[in-house]
Amino acid sequence: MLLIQDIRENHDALVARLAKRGIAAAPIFDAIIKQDDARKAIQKQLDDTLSASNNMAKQIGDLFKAGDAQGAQALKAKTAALKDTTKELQVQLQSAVDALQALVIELPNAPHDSVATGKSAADNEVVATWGSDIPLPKAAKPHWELCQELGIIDFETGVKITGAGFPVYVNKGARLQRALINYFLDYNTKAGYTEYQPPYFINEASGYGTGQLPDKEGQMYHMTADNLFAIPTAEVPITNMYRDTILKTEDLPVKCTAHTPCFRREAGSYGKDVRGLNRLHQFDKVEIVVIANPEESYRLLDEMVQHVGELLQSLGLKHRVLRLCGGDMGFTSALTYDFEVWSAAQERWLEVSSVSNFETFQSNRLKCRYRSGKDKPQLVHTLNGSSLALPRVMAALLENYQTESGIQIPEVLVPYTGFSTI
RNA sequence: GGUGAGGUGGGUGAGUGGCUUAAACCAACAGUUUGCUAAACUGUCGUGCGGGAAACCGUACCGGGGGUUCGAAUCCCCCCCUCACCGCCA
Repeated sequence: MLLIQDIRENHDALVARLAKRGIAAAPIFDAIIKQDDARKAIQKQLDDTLSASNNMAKQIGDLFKAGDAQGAQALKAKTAALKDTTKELQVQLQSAVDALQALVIELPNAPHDSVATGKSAADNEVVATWGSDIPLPKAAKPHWELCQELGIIDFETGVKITGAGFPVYVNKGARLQRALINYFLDYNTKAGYTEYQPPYFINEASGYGTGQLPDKEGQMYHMTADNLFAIPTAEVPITNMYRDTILKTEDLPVKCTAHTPCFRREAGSYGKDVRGLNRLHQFDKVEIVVIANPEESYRLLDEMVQHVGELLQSLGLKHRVLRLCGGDMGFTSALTYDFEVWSAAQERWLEVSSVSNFETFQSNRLKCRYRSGKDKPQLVHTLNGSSLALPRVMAALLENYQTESGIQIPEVLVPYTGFSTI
């Protein structure tokens, strides 16, 4: 959520930033400021009324103690009017707050200065490319065919026991996935990220904290018997560890990494996008989350981008880095870099990581703050990224490293897999 | 799942309707004292919202949500969580 204080103080700059998403924010800002003024006026009236009530209650108490029951009773009679006013003002305040909230919640995060104006993926900027095409055998196949022939991922059995989008990894497929997870986690912890194994289900409060609720409820699997939600990404439990928290400046930056399965209903997806490993209801991901002092959040974002890029390079995968344009960025992000690996046999780019700075957009809702010395608490900046999403990395590895004599495993993984070909 | 006991500031913990603007202690921070350390003493020591140039003032918050009352940390109802014992269980 954008900060109302920011909307008041940096009105024009924010309007310019939001224009990159194609949003004309000025009239919305005006409405917000007007509504906030109304809210303040009601708040003031309510506080004054409560103050009068409190004083009167105190006087009644004093009269009783002094033995003046009659005076107390007389004063009591006067409290009814104040009570009515209080009740009415409380209702008014609540609806003013709700109306304000409804306006603010509609606004996405304001894009960073470096973000290009644009409407869709076509306007994203390629900021880096790495690697070259690996010569493929004549009869190169997409990964779903390779998986079936080699017997390493069984989509049909997944359908039988659960449904589409829940593959079963078998044998060397399972082992390769486990190897990748361990390799990614080791790589992250070596870079100073603390490893976590968070819960895979979250409660409602956590859903609100990271913004899945109330709007994107339909994207998550919901266990109604216990009112818990299956996590769509490790970002949710990890970031929520810091909900309602005041950190010390010296605690920052907080750097976390976690491997979790991710559960997504993906309602409405169809076609070639969902073929094979491209889009699943359950998949594994290793995530990195950073909680930063606002002064250094963009330096840390660069660091994370560097980190993920080197991870892909160590696997020898051809990839490119995109700076997303205003229109293609997620609702909560101020600046996002996407990493896409080249899927040789499908001849398309597959997103394997998305690294973002949310500035205070998430922390405002999470109430995650930091305090330097005796200053008032300030909101932190939150950042996160994948390092990496497993299925698409797996797809790229299988497709790019297929040879006449099987799939060649990149050298860095061999200590983890225990085999060098599939 | 059953029964019982609990949930109060960064921590320990008092507080059964008004004398609580939540005691006291510990921790923390600042200062005084000191050759250094330690100790002692003094002071500061929550968060949100609103008002104010500021000092400061008002208001809300004692697990969460309702209710009773002129007045609730305190009484009532619902929910959540923790602990103990029992049951079940990898």
